[in-house]
Amino acid sequence: MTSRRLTQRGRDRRRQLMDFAAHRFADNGFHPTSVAEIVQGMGVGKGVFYWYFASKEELFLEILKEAQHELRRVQQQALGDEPDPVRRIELGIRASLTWLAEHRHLFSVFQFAAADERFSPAMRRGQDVAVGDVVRHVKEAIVSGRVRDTDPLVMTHAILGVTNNLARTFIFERGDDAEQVADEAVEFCLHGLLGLG
Amino acid sequence: MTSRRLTQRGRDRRRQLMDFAAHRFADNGFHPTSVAEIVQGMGVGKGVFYWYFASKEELFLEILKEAQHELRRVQQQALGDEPDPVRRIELGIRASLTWLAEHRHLFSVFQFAAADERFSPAMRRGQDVAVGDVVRHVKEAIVSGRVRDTDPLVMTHAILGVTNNLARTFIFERGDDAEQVADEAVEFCLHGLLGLG
DNA sequence: CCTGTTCTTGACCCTCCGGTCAAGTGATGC
DNA sequence: GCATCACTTGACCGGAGGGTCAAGAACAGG
Repeated sequence: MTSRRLTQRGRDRRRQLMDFAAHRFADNGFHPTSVAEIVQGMGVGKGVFYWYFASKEELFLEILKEAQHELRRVQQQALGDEPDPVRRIELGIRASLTWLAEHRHLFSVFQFAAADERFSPAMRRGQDVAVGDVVRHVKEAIVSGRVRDTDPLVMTHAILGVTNNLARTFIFERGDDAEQVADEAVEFCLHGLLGLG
Repeated sequence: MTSRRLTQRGRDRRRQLMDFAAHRFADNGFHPTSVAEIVQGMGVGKGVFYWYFASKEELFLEILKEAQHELRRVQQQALGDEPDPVRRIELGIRASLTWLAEHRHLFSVFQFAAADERFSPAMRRGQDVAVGDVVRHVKEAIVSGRVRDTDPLVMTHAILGVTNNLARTFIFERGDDAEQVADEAVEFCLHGLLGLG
């Protein structure tokens, strides 16, 4: 149930369930992962699941929300008080890729959430926050004259597209080093194909 | 069943089923869309479905394969015999976005296919073909000195990331004009944030 | 100890779903 | 008109999966 009073023991169980389930979801997707599978994998009875979560859906949403929140926290922390907006964008890209590399299963969770009608609203909400963060830096960079004057929203989504796709392809599927991928992502976002680097 | 002998009437039914199912899949996803729902929506008995397809999974794969094939056909056709590799990349982006705008439901199908473990291999295969097409132009562009010398595979995935994400955000969710989005996608891919356009 | 609360169990329920099949119907060709 | 093949029907099956619940175990606090 939502907001149940939990002891330390309870909070630990809840954590275990969320972590374990997140990995199963990442491997199989939401629908193919059954509650029975989750509780069996943890070696507990089914009642445990429904003691901590109202439904499978709620559990997924909790995992999603927490992951989004955590990613944003890491991004914000990476920015520090960097004054240069272009550099802030770069730092955000780097922080995101590093975090995603360390939490690949949560990247998968994002993918599923984005695809599934049931979760896309929640996904969108988090995405909008991220867009809001980046778009602010882009606007500032345009004002400062460092970036050419084009629709900042387009630029932001282009940056996120590059970041996500490079993460998926090179970090996930090929297992490349996050730092290196980050270098290339930043390079492309700043200069495109033709720029002189 | 696979490769059954079909009359014209049969081929029409098959088309109808694929089109209708593609829209349902796009709206609800693969798992939540039941066979019963599909045949009810078409006003036919369940046997019709299994006369034309061995399973729900096969149907989905057929839809996916056909969509990938069609998209590629349109891309290739758009290139014509354009000699400039950079211009070829641009034409490919434009053709893709135009086609995606006209077949939004198939874009959704791609999203689901990419997320679902069951279909990601098929999805990957099509993706690899697309990557192969683009990477050839990028390499050629580098040789010709028009594009800076960086890993062509990275550039290709960056381009595809921009294209996909802008399509999803602006064409899909906001319903913007494909041509205009294409202009911006091309602009970003060529010059990034800092380039002078 | 005793009592109330937190947590755990696992059998059970019910619905839904992918897939089958025997029995038709409608064309097509001879 | 008859045989054949292409197609259609819809009741039915087996099983899986989300969720419930009555009964208990573990752990407070007094």
